[in-house]
Amino acid sequence: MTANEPVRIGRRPATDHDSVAAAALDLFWRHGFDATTTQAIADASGISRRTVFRYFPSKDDIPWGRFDENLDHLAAVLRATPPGLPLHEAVHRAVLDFNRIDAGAVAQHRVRMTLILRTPALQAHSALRYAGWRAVIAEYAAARLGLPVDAMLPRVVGHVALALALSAYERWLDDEDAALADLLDEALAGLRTYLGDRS
Amino acid sequence: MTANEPVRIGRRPATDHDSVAAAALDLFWRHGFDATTTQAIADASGISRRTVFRYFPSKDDIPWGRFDENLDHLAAVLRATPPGLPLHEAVHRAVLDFNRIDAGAVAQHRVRMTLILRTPALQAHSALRYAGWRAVIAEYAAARLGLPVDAMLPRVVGHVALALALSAYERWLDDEDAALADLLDEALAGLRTYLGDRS
DNA sequence: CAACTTATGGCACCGAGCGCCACAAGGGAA
DNA sequence: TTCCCTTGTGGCGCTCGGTGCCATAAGTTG
Repeated sequence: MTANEPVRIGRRPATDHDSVAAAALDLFWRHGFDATTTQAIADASGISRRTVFRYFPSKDDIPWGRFDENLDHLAAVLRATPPGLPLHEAVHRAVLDFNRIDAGAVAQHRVRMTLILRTPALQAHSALRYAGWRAVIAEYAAARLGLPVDAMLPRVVGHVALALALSAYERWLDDEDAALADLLDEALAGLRTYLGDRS
Repeated sequence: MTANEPVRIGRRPATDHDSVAAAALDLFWRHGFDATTTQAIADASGISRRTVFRYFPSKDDIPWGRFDENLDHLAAVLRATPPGLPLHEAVHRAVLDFNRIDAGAVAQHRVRMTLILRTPALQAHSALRYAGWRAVIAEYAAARLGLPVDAMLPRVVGHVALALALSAYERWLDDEDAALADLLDEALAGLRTYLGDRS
């Protein structure tokens, strides 16, 4: 098919999204996010500072990779869930699927998430990305429940799913050996014991 | 006692924290957060731009008021909770207390929270403030459970408490007539039905 | 009046981000 | 080949948030 060469008219890009991201992540990791200027990223990528901002809308967005495309995948997974499954279980399975990492990419993902969750500037920016993630969950929940997306329950489902995922990720960063999927299960189990607790 | 005049040495401040915040919020509300420059805030407050940054560490912090002091209050409320109360109920009561608003201040609080929750820049920045709020909850939960603060359960308790509070606030902004306390109750009830759901 | 303290203002500077425009580098049609 | 069209890049200048530094204003105490 060679569908990847649809004609190619005009000047070819000097590099690509992933290459710039890789160079930037390397700098972030070695020198810190704040200490890395966009000029340094440009130099490391062999492009100009101006062009860096054509690949990424902001410096904060660089560590997020192809998050938006992953959201489409999350939505697809949810749609493909057997409707007989209880809502909370459908959501939990989708979250597990969304956060499944190839064995070879674990180390890189750990670097990425350490930056995102422990760098204040990125921690702040992530709130905007999480909103999109929650919206996908909330829309599915709303459809399942026959409610508007802005009703209480779909909102709670979205927020709580995120709460559990973030709890699991924080534990994951603390513990070199833990598996993310186990921690996601553990977070949900923890919530159940918390609410059923009589102590 | 006249304890408010402990001696007062040196030049008197030209204004105060609350006055600057009030002037800034007015500008934010009328022209939008992004369209309001720190210079405009300085002009409206009768001080220089440089001095604005002595009252607030950043423009993003202005709408938050005296949040840190409120956190101390939240911690105190939690400590004062009868230990016989189930953990989830203690947390829920503390959250209710934390978000109790004087009848006269409701309109202003609505403005403040609308800005915070619907302005992207502030939505991002709020993640940093929420972290402090969650930490207070998590520390209390950890103490009650005899676990380290970074264990799974305290983290989940903090994150889930925030998830419910944010769900309630979003509904509150959508609904002019709703009472925040009722929405907080509703959020918690929603979570219970979600997890116990068999549909 | 002098000494000390606290708050302010102004200035220079840095870095992120954007608008604008010239130009580079490719393809296709004449 | 030559001209046109398209896409990508580089550079310039500007705005705005934020900070360090220092002079100075405005108080109190002696």
